[in-house]
Amino acid sequence: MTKVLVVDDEPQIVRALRINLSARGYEVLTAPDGATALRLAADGKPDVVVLDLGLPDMDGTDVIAGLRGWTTLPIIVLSARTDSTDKVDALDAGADDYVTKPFGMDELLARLRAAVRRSATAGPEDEPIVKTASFTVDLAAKRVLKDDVEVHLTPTEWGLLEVLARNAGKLVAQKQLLRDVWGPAYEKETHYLRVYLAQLRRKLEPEPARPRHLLTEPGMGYRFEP
Amino acid sequence: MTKVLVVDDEPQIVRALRINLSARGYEVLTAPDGATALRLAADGKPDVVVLDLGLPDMDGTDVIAGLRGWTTLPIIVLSARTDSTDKVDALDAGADDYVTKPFGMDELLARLRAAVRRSATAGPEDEPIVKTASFTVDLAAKRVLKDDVEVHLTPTEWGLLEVLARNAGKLVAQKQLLRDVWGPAYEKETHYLRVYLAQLRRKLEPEPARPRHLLTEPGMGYRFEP
DNA sequence: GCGCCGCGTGACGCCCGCGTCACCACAACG
DNA sequence: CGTTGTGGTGACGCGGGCGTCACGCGGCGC
Repeated sequence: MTKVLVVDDEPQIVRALRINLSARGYEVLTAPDGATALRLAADGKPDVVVLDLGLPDMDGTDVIAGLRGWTTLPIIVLSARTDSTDKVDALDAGADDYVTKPFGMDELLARLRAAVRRSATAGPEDEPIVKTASFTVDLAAKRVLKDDVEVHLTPTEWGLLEVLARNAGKLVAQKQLLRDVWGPAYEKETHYLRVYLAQLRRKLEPEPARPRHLLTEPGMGYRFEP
Repeated sequence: MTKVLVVDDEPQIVRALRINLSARGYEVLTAPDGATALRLAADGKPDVVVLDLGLPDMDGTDVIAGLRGWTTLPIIVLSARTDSTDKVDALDAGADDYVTKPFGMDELLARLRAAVRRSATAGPEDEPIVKTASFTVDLAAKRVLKDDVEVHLTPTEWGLLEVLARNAGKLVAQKQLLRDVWGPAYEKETHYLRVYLAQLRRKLEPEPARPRHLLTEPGMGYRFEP
């Protein structure tokens, strides 16, 4: 999920953005001033920042500079100032885009999408690979290798393994697995899990009868152990 | 030196931009229509495109889509239309920024600097040539060689192969292929994929019946294996 | 005007992934 | 010892996804 940090001291703006963004599946962090913004940007690891220039505690360009000191994540500036020197200053300070208030929500969302898309294709992608002693799961390529040979998985098998691998080491409840792989209407079909876990073990575990990586937690769920 | 491609059919705009840009050390290419723009973008290797939406020969979003088919270079849209749906359409088509006419020259220059700065930090792009044991795909030249002879591909075939080759080794979902090649409205037409994958295999695979490089992952998508 | 080529569509057979069922293992409990 | 509930395994039928061929249409060039 894309995480957006909204920095603004006007509650109604924050509220409007929070509603619109979370309705579209974004995760929203908010900060009412520059200091909080800088702290949250470091802690919360947002994917993009929406920044109002008129903050109570510090100048907007200083916030931009503070961010640009250590990250290149996209910054969209929001401002009531239509003066072109303000725009130039903000953009040259390192902002990616500049939207003047009052702004159209759909335009802002489109610019947000553009900024996120850009940074997604630009940035070096992380290494989504989970390894165990006997097999390797490549989340990005949707591929599983066992002894350097590709193991063919069906869509359902892969969906199941993917959820477990993305939560490696953690216990995943049966309900969550069923919801993520089959859909919310199948939360009670625990039998599916037994069948497909068995198939995964047969394909991946060295001793399917004594699983070492795809573990059952009786009555609770399953755990992927790297 | 940074190279800017200016696409506009109004001579006075082109002239104003040329003067201002070259005075600031930019190299300037110009195109009066969409077709010329697409050709120049491929030939001239500009670092950034400034694109007027009101072109005589084709729709602006089609120009954006034509560029985005093979490159991620920054596109700044220039338009007299202030309607927010125009902005949203252009940005979602792949534009990086949207400036409404009349515009302040210094603001445009600042947005230009921001776009260039961003793409500079994005890092050098990788090798646009993908090789397999039996054929070679040159993404930049849009050519395919098999046994050192060029294989003629239709536009649709090429579009399909291009998406797969750019994600070499990774599984590409059917939806994504359909969206990238035919458009978002065709996400369900999986039959297209079967037909055109068969054609690609017939032209490129040594044994079309036993594909080694254009692999099907049943129910999930396709994978290009170098 | 004619022919060619690229594109989308329809029909058809094959096969495999899916869900279901029956059965067994095992542990907990009275 | 029987009952109950949870988990694992093998077998099986069905539907849908896949590949393939053939055809009609429209555009473009000769």
